[in-house]
Amino acid sequence: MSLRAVKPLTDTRVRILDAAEELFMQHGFEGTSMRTLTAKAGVNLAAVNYHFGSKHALIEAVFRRRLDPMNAERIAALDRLEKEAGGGPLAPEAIIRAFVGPSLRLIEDAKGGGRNFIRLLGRTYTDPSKEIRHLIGALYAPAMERFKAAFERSLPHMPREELVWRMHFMFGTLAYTLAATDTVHLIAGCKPEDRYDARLLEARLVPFLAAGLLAPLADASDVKKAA
Amino acid sequence: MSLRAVKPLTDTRVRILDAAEELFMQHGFEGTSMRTLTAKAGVNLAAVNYHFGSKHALIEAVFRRRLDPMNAERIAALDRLEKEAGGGPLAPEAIIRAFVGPSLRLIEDAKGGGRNFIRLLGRTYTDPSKEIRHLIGALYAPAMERFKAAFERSLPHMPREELVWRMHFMFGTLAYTLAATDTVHLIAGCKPEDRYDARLLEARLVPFLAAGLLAPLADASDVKKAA
DNA sequence: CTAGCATTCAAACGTTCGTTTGAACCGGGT
DNA sequence: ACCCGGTTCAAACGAACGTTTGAATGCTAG
Repeated sequence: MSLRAVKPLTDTRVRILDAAEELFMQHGFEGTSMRTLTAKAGVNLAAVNYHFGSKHALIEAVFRRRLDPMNAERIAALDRLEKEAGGGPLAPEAIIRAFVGPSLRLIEDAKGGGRNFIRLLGRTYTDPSKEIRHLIGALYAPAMERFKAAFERSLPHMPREELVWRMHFMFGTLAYTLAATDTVHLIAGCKPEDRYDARLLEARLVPFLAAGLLAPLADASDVKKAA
Repeated sequence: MSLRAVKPLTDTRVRILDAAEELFMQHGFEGTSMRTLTAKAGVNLAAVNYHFGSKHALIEAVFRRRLDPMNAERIAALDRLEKEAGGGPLAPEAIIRAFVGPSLRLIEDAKGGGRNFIRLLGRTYTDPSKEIRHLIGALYAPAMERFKAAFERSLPHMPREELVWRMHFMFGTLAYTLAATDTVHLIAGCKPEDRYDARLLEARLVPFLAAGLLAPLADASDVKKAA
């Protein structure tokens, strides 16, 4: 799991990354062949192996290009909040907003490929391949630790274990919301265009997450008798 | 999208379905070849095409075998609740419990393959393939309509559109929780063994979902100004 | 016993996969 | 003018893919 810096982005590299991002989202990693990928990018078949080394390394590069800046943005938003609070505790809802904001905003970037990426990302948390999941986990780890610490300071009375679970649930809700945008319509009745409005999405999602995070704690006996 | 009844389960068919369930979970649909699948099942390579017709039809059969009974169980649980209530409204938390219970219980069935299936299912909601997602959607549709109606009766003052979104969020949280069990550990600190205790999982998940579902409604101006 | 049918089997079908090869191409520095 | 490192290219590599074939097998009804 090498976390080295990315190579300089030549024109060919960028075209490959853009095509990969879109095709991986539409057909998955294994469902996207190097031939269709290079054809879409308008480059030679051998270009991927020349510039990235292998298909797997290309997948890694696709995530690295977007995920590093996105998590940096999240951490920056959290830093800003803490500076404004001047050492005081943060509102849980504000922390949630700092986390979901940068990803939700990407779904409005249809032309730049951000929407493709964010849907690809939402799906990849549960990818069958161990290596892929480990890669995502490694890229997320720093931001995750940072937000966990912020929640702990914001909710000092919540048991650590309960907090971890509720973060897990919140993360899942976000991941699914991102991945399922425009895809599954298990429940009829959503206006499709609303799925691309980041602020509307945030206005619906954040209260849901905040309420879940702050749900009344089941008293100890409930958990004990279940175990 | 044919919704015909399943064929009788001969021994060979069952062995193929069991092997497929496990391998699809571990490596995905495209990552599982007919050769490794039939080898694991201990049957001839041609058996899948003989008994199911094609790989895609096998995938469909894998989901049909488990999903139909599971959704029937969900609906039965809801029927029972409504009978007990004698025409009165149901508690939202009870409806949630009727929905998540049957799926959570499957994660304790490690030997029978239920755990494999439920993790496979959780991931498949966001599968790249349109056909796969449509299949899942079709298999879920009857239960989904039933539960939507139950929530509408239980929460008569919630706007329909808001309810649809919150069901969407709840569904996503469940799907992710099922799929990510034992896989991603983005947030450190979960005791792994807790992930296989259905009652403990339910005791943690249901309060989170119920709180999210009942979150205070953002007043109309918030949504309007976002749009 | 045997005719008929469902099932199993080894082998091969044609296609597509990710990757590699070695030559061609191109620009800038000496 | 020359060469050279980086890049692109057409072509081919061996392997693996889902599926099909036609003969062999086992079982059951007449």
